[in-house]
Amino acid sequence: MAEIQGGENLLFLTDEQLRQGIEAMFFAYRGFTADPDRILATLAYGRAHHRAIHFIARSPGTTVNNLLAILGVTKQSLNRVLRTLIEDGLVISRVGSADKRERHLFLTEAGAALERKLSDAQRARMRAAYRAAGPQAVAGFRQVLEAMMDPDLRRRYHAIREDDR
Amino acid sequence: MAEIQGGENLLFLTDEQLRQGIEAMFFAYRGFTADPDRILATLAYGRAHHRAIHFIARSPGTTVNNLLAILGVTKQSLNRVLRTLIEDGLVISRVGSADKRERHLFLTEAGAALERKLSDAQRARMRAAYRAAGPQAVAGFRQVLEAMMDPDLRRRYHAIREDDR
DNA sequence: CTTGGAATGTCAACAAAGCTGACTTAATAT
DNA sequence: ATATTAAGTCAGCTTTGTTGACATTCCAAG
Repeated sequence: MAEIQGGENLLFLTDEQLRQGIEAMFFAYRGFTADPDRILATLAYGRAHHRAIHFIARSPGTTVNNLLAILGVTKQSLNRVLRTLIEDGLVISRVGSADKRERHLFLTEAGAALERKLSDAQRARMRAAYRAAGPQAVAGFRQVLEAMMDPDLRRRYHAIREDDR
Repeated sequence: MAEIQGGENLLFLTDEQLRQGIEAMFFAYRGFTADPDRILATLAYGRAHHRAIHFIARSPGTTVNNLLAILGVTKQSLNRVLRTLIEDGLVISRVGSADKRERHLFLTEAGAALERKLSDAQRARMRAAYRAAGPQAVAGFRQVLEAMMDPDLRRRYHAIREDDR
């Protein structure tokens, strides 16, 4: 047993195994973004728009500041994206009732429709991958991904669902 | 048994589970690139340089065309990156002996040193994540990532190691 | 042996999406 | 009152991707 712990069972930590994991992440992320990217390209939007739409859909009424922290970009960068989405009628920005400095972000019907379209495409690939790999593999997949996150982002990752209150 | 297959065991395919997987990919990828990005920023290089260096290190003597297919960018985009790496003495481009149209790419000592530095940082995070999650989780992680790739890239992903001949 | 096509490289122009820095406005908190 | 915070804006810059056009070199097929 001590043999297994210290011996061959740590083969998954060899440099070669780690390199393969790195490359797998690289190639898989390409697949991960490929389907939404194709849809976005037809609409003159990019990945940045997708991310904003995704997290607004996920946490309706979220503030700009919260979104900034989740996305990890500057407010100037996010603002450019939000401005086009608001102009195009996909997102609404409402002044906060408690704190009127804050803007709360929501998807319009059109925004929600696009979100569904993008999400459907991305989930279809995830579903196929999950189905092909099976429940146990999926559990492992999630565990490793979580362990790869920066602690701060891991907290935010968990907080997204708890925030729905 | 039929119950399990069609019932609760497919909970890993609910939209909510899939969404969580999507978000996990997003946050984990940020962690995945964070450490090399910090190093690259101090050197006036970017992720594009890292990718080129990585795959040249992985398959020394690879051709520009092969690299293009792996990286999935235009030759103009790759060329700009390669040009700076060659100018800076990190990469050598050698005219092919069999086919003199082809250029074979190699890292210089300095290039290999930078590759090691970037790779060490990235592998340290992977190693920590792998260790935290355990061998079984890692196997699942790899399975799901593979299933997410486009078939073409999946072939290239496998071919990288077989190409070392 | 010529010619067509492939591989490579280069020039120019452009776009998406990030960045910094400086500044305003409004509202809250101290 | 004053300081701080949330949001937005303007300007300018960088990286990394894109098209399109074109030159060079070289292999291979007719």
